[in-house]
Amino acid sequence: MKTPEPLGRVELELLQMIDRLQPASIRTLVDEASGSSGHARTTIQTMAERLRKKGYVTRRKIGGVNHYLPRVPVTELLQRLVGDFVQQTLGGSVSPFVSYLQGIERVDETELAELKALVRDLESRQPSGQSREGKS
Amino acid sequence: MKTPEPLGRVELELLQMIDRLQPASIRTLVDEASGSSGHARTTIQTMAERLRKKGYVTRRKIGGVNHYLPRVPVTELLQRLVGDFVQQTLGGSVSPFVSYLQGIERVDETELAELKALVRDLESRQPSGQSREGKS
DNA sequence: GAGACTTGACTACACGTGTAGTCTCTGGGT
DNA sequence: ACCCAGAGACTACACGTGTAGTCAAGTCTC
Repeated sequence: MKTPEPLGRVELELLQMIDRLQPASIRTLVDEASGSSGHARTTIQTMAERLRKKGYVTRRKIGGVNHYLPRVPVTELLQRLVGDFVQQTLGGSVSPFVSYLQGIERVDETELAELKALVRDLESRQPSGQSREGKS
Repeated sequence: MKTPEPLGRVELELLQMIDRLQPASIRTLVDEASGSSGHARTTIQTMAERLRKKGYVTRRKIGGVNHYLPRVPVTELLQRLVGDFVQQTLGGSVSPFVSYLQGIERVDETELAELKALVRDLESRQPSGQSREGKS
């Protein structure tokens, strides 16, 4: 299994932007980013190329100009990142996450619904009694 | 407002170890870490000092030897990190988190309980009411 | 087709983090 | 008092990431 290349903060942002705007030319990305980050064109370009080297995006020439597209579904990627985060930073426990949610004033309705569904699902899955052990 | 100093991966690990073993001498930390990471004594020491410079830990001499202790409750810190992560990486959405949880085989019972409590809490806090997603 | 403008490739550099070596100091044992 | 082991301070260096400049190549406009 190929160890997935790590992503920097800005790289990830850009990747998500590419996902949102795909297929996106550098121009598009620069324009989009200009409001928020204001990175130079060459910076965006460097990042995009790095993402390409790392295998996260491809590019295709459209009308003589390169357009970038994600090579992996970003939702999947995010899930992986969550997993990494939970393992690495939280040591596998989700409690801090729960505490965090507890701390916000308001959670989006849709997300709350997801959460509810999750709990239901998790509950039905665990007859709450057996201690099944066995981690990788 | 103090912009909190960022923490590297290993730094955070060490901080958590210090929290667990407080007050911990370098020696203790090295021993503890030796099994897993096998960092050199000086590496641990450098990290510990960096944590100190960043304000995350203090040290106190006990029996002629420095012992490190956290200066901030690590649980709080973790919560902050979760917040940062959610904002920065997930763009404020917790859905990926939910998907992630959905994907694990088994969630610790205690944590599931927390999750349940959370949902109840969140629900009561937000009137909204009738989003009966019917996925029975 | 020439000049203007856009895009692309390559190069550079600073900063944080992970990693550790070396030299100094100090407390304990004999 | 002396020497040694362990602890502390300081220094060094590689690598990834963020940032961008420069120069070359391609494209568009007249």
